[in-house]
Amino acid sequence: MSRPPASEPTEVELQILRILWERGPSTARQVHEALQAMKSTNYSTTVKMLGVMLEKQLVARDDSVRPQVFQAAHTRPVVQRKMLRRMVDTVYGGSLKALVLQALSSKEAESEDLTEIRALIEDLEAKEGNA
Amino acid sequence: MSRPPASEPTEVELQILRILWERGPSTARQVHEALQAMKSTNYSTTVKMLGVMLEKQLVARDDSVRPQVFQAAHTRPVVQRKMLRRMVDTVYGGSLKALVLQALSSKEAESEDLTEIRALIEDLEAKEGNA
DNA sequence: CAGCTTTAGCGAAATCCTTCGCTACTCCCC
DNA sequence: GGGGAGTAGCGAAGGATTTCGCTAAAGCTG
Repeated sequence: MSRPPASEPTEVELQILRILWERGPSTARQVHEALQAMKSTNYSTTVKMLGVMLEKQLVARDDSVRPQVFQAAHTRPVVQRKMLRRMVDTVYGGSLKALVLQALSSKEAESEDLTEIRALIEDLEAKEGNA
Repeated sequence: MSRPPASEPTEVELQILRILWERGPSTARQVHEALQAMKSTNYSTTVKMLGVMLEKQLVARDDSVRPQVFQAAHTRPVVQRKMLRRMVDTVYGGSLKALVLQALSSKEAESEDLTEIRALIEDLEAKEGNA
């Protein structure tokens, strides 16, 4: 039977999506080889996963070429946003601000990053102000 | 057999942790009642979950009182940070900045939030500058 | 086109998460 | 101390995810 379409990607699914986002459209073999860098599973497993992901519509498949070529069904930002929202809801009680504040106050916020973020905020505030 | 200690909390585990963070130390019964607000599962299930979470050391149990009292093993910020880090690694390729920039550019970033965030950045930059 | 390599896919096993039924234990009240 | 109510826990079922073996199909090479 088929699966709930477009549910949240699971762990392994996310690993595969990252590969597809980075490499672009790829054959099962190529995905599998990239996957080896992270884990050592069988080629069969990769193929099966791609099949499952196709059912879930997490990836699309081009059958007009041989071997078949897979690509992510949604762009990285789209998936990121969806997962971020979920994180905000389940872990930060729905407060995006809480998440950002915590992210910024963690050690790894570099000063160049901060500058860039501040610039973005000024941009956004400017827009808000004119609205 | 025992379970991998202190792995990431799963969905239901997170719901329970949220209850414990909000209510403070609680009996199984109290956790169960709070849980009912979100889902309707059996009391047995709640008890079992607390047992599993104890094995995973996600919660601690005080056996010196009757009924036993559970509390979260780690504070909310600690768990949040861990999950955020994981999210950054698996979804944002390790770039905290990428996550924050995306969070800020999503619609729900309110202007008051922005002000507050900007204040934090100025704080941080001040500290960096003196280092 | 025969045979070898690569690719595609199915079905089942292994693992994890979530659920609950059933049993035993503790507590309290009469 | 006996009996009912609430509490604790085990073991197993059900569902989802991840794994792979085995088979079949497609493509390549001589």
